[in-house]
Amino acid sequence: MKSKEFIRGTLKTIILKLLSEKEKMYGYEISQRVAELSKDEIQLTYGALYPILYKLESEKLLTTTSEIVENRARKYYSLTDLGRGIAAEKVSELQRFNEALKNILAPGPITSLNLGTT
Amino acid sequence: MKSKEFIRGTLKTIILKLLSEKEKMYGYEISQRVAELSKDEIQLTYGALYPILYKLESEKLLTTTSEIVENRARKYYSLTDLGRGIAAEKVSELQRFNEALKNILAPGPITSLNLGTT
DNA sequence: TTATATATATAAGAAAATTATATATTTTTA
DNA sequence: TAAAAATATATAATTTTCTTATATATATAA
Repeated sequence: MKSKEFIRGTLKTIILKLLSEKEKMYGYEISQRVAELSKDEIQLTYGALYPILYKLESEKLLTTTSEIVENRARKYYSLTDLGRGIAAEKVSELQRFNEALKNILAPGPITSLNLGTT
Repeated sequence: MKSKEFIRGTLKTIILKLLSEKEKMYGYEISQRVAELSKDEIQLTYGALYPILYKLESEKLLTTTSEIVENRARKYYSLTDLGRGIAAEKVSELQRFNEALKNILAPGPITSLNLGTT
């Protein structure tokens, strides 16, 4: 059973992170890359992906260039300088969050050892 | 800067996890425990917490008992057998998700090494 | 020729969380 | 002793975010 619920809140950061690793990517490519890196554990829907891309563009974090590749329209997204900064920020925040969450999920019933010091 | 956005989608599982470690907990206690375990990285709001608790109760994952402690009302929540099962399930799903997310966030530009095997 | 993969777009609706507000007691601080 | 902070729960209004569904169009594989 693959829960989709957990992706909530992380989508934007995931997209920014992937874009920070390539000069440009298009929507479909981003979704494939997420599936690849997560071994299909995380799959983002197009209904979520494209609206986020537009929003990031409207916020000046991304710019777009359109190309026709093999007779099909492709819209490439690139990070702006601003976007690059925000991306780095968001990624490190999400990493911290992830660590914290791991600490909550990992420990069994006995968590505070308190051996000696108080 | 502490982003709250990442908690979206994980709240329910966090609550179930904490309850799986104690016979009973009350809302305020849960919020304090999350802050403690996450070193204040994750702080859940009461506007989110209580409605989720009611929902989990209505779904028969939790039962409640009310007590008066030091003249103040306290409502304790406990996992039902059903709740215990769901908790274990959700926690392991979130751990898997978390690992996958880590893989997305961690790698730099060069991710597929392909040394030898294809 | 039918299905699948590639590629984008967007509307309607649901779900989930934030923010704000209300209430009440106890404990700490000024 | 008065005020502030901590403890404790409750809930309504709003906003954000995502899912689901739908539409369009081409290329490739079965």
